[in-house]
Amino acid sequence: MSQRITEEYLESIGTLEESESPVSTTAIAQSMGISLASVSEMVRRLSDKGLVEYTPYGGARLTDEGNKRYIRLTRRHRLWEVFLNKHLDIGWEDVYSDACALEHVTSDLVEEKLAEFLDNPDSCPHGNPIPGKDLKSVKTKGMALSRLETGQLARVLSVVNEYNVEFLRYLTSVGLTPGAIFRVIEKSSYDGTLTIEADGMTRAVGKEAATLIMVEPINE
Amino acid sequence: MSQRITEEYLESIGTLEESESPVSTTAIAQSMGISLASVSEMVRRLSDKGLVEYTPYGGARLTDEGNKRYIRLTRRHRLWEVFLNKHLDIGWEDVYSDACALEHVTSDLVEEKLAEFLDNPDSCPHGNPIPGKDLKSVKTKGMALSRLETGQLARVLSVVNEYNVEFLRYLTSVGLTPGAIFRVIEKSSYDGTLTIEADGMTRAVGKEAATLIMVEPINE
DNA sequence: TGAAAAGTCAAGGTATTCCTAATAATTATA
DNA sequence: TATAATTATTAGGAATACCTTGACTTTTCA
Ligand SMILES: [Mn+2]
Ligand SMILES: [Mn+2]
Ligand SMILES: [Mn+2]
Ligand SMILES: [Mn+2]
Repeated sequence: MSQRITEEYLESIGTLEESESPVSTTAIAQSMGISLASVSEMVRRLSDKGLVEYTPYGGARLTDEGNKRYIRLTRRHRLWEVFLNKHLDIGWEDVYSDACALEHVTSDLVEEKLAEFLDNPDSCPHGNPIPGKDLKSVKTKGMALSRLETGQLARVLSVVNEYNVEFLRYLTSVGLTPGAIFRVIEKSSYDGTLTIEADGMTRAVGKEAATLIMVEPINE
Repeated sequence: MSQRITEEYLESIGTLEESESPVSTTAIAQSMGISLASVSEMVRRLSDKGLVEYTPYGGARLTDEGNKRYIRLTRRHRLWEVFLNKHLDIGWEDVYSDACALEHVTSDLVEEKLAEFLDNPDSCPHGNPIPGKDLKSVKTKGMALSRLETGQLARVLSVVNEYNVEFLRYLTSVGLTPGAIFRVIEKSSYDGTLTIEADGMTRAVGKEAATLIMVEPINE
């Protein structure tokens, strides 16, 4: 089993586990754009290698070893994102795919030196936390924008969906980038659509989108 | 045919062509550590894809398209080497292998931004030229150290064998790094071994090693 | 509780990349 | 120039990672 393929599976499973665990093979197949049969086969192999725990009909879950590898990948991914964004001046909308390739060819040495060079940042351009050298799992802080009530003032902490270029472009256009402060002007009780004010401009944010934006309420 | 594998072949063939062209399948097999049969097969496929020109029993040679790809890889490789060496503070002995992996996952955008970030350097830490955006082929300047005569003062321009960590460490230890100035104290007429003086120290350099070091004579 | 939905798994295939062993072509040598 | 040595190619096979199809099992929920 090639390292690259193994890592793509770990990445997919690990990410999916963040919203629900264990992860069904169907979910993996969907997220990876691969057939169910292939995933079934590969998950079994990952299980043989001790990287995932797998019970038929019960889904897959990373073992400690698998999780460690997943966290290391996440660390490398986000360090590269910071480099691409801050030093190479590539927009936060576009850093994901390059980082996703670079992470797989990053040696321990480069990881360490890169972290030092970047001054050990603790979050990526999307606001998500960068695991430390200890590879302890870290969680995204905050609550979903969709759960805020009318009138609430809040700050954007992070964006969950890092790879959707269109979505990130949209967020940039409405001023909802990490660090931005905004107020909920109105929350539709009908379909949950929010009207927010950021940067002096009033914008609508759909409910779907609002669940992918993590925020921190500010008490006035 | 996977991009990664294709690129490793292009790299190997391109590098070998710098000393003799066309390149025999044996030479490729040796340089890549792969069986002769595999190379025969792969070279044929590269030929089908229009990347190499291949005549059975006659060896292989990159086509214009293959050469362009090879030069682009070289450019990316050496840009990464500069980054790793200058910014991440990784020794020139150790940058090769990381760069060799990074080069294959470098997008056009990253290549361009990286070059800008590095201020468009024109040579790698080993002194070898970095091709420009135009992908015109560039040649290493200078002559082999082994061809100098007794008494000659000279400057090290570059080292051909970038991936041999042991060799590079040895060069560091004898002070023969790019830019270093030295004098040939004696050249053995028996086996070509040279005695040189660099940094106030006198050292012996074997003939083999001396053919891999490119230098520029300094007239006094 | 019984049918629909979700998930598994085996069979049979393709493409890629590598291998060893056998064979063929070329080159060197006596 | 015939033969030996070297070099290169082909034949045949293994492993990996994917695929489709279809039969089967388990779970869900009306
Ligand atoms: Mn990736
Ligand atoms: Mn990110
Ligand atoms: Mn390479
Ligand atoms: Mn170099």
